[in-house]
Amino acid sequence: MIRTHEAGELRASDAGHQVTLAGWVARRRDHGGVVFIDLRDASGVAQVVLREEDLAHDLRAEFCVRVTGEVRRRPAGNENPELPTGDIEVSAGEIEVLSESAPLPFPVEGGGELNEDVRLRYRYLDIRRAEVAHGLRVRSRAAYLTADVMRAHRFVQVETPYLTRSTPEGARDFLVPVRLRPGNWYALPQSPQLFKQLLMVGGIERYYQLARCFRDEDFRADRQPEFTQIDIEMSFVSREDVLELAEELVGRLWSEIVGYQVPRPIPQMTYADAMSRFGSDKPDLRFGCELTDMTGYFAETGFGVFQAPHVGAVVMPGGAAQSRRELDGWQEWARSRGARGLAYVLLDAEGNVSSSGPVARHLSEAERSGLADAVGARSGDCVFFAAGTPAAARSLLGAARLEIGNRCGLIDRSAWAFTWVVDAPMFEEDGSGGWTAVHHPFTAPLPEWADKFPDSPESALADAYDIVCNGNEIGGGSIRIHRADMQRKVFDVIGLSAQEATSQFGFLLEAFKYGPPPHGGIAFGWDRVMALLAGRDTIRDVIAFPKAASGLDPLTGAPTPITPAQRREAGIDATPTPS
RNA sequence: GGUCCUGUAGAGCAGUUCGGAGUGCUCGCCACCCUGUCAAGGUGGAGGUCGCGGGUUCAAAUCCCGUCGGGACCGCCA
Repeated sequence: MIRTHEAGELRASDAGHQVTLAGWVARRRDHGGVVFIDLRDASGVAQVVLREEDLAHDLRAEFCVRVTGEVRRRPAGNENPELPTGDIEVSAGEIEVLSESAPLPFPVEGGGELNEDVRLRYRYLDIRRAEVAHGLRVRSRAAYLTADVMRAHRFVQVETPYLTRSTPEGARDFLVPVRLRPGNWYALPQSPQLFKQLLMVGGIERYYQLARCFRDEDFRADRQPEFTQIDIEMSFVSREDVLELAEELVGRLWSEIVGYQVPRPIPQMTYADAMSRFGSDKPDLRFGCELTDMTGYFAETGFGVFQAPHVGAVVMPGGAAQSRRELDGWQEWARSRGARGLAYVLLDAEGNVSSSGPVARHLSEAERSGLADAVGARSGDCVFFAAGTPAAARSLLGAARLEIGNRCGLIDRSAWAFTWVVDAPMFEEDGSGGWTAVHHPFTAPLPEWADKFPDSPESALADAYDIVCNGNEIGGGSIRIHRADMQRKVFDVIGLSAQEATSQFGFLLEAFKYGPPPHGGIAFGWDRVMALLAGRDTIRDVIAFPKAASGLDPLTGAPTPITPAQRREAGIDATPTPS
């Protein structure tokens, strides 16, 4: 090593020692006769003092330097209690510039908001900044912790292929041309789902992997075209076994990284409860404001808008004080989400329904007088309503609830609220009279639905579970189907013929002929978990080299066009020869 | 595929509503001064295709149309 010590580890006990440090010039404070340099390396920062001006004169921010000198206690009164190394400084005898830095495109020190594209274009400088550096270190610690937990339970870590077969369901695949088979294409895996089930057939019994997944879909703040899952699959287990392992992992991560003891067991609610109480399959339980079902209350109403299959309500505490402009803003907000609007009534100081607003005058006296009690609202509150199909109304109110939580400051930003959401439907309507799998077609029904799901697919429930933290789905999984007859029935429900099933999933069905064990598993959205643990709003801050929201990488310029020669060689335009 | 926000000096912003000389702020950069700072301080200076193209106008950062980049959301993401 070209250094003897790391800057962030020096303490008063090192005083008197001659040390050599190597790192970057974080800050320079030039007083003429005396110059202070904050020398930063991966371990932290230490102050270097120079009295010979020529040593320091040409140093600039982010120069990479080596410093040799003596560690000394700072003069009395000059200690800096803000810094771990604040009791000492290094009196430089020699400074060597290992490499110079051009003027910076943005400040490395000092934090502050920056545009994403300039951060990504100079990602290596962004990584020097404390926020991203912290995020990457959190991520690394979490990976080690996960390995600890999984190894303690004798899980086998297996790497599955990145070059695999395109499957028609789910997200769009990223495709890779194959030079040796012109016109044929690999797909990058959307997840290792099928491979991990094959590993169970293979008798591995306990599998886990930090798996990179690829989906060619549009972006969100919490989505990247390539992302990471902690992928887990276990044989001979029931749902409870999977949940227990997942809770141990989550408990370990939260306790060791943010010092929070996750209460266990993590509470469970059914999907049906989550939708009716919170209007979401990933409820944020850091605050209340639960939805109220008002369908019965308005069963006889004369108000046309409320003559709907479902009427729901959510209360905005203190919302009656909103200006007309703000209330109109909610209508705009609702329309931007595809709703026709968001009906509301205001409660006056006496707790009575105010006659102002476009809805109140359509309600009968009886409807108005009992309303506050029916929705649990108090004087000064605003009550929002949505009417329509249960799904649409609840979805709108669920989104309104989150908006209320944010606008009214009801969310405790330091809180952690975990829940399992279990028993999701197996199927949903596909919009053209048929059914499609909510999760994936290998998800087993709950035991009580094992025989009857084909007869009432609209209400059949799956043995599936999602883990939710602060309104984020951080993981999900299910017990899988392991019997060919049941799998056949699921394919029947979703309209997949034997021929289609064979052509799409034939290799899995073939494998399941050879004594497949009962099995189930879970996968965590690792990037989102890391963002939560690192306290960041976007997963881009916990990914070393993320793509911008356009899918482009401002650092490398990828993706790029290819040359005609590359195009020919890759066989992109070739017609596949029948095999 | 759709909606919204945004683009002004190396960085972060104000100026755009209601057109009038690139007008300004903070940081950074360059030079000089300065012996105890830790966001050091002081003096002076440099730095601009107001994203790009077109239009309206005597006159456009500002208004209109188009386009590109960044961000958020809806759809999508088994």
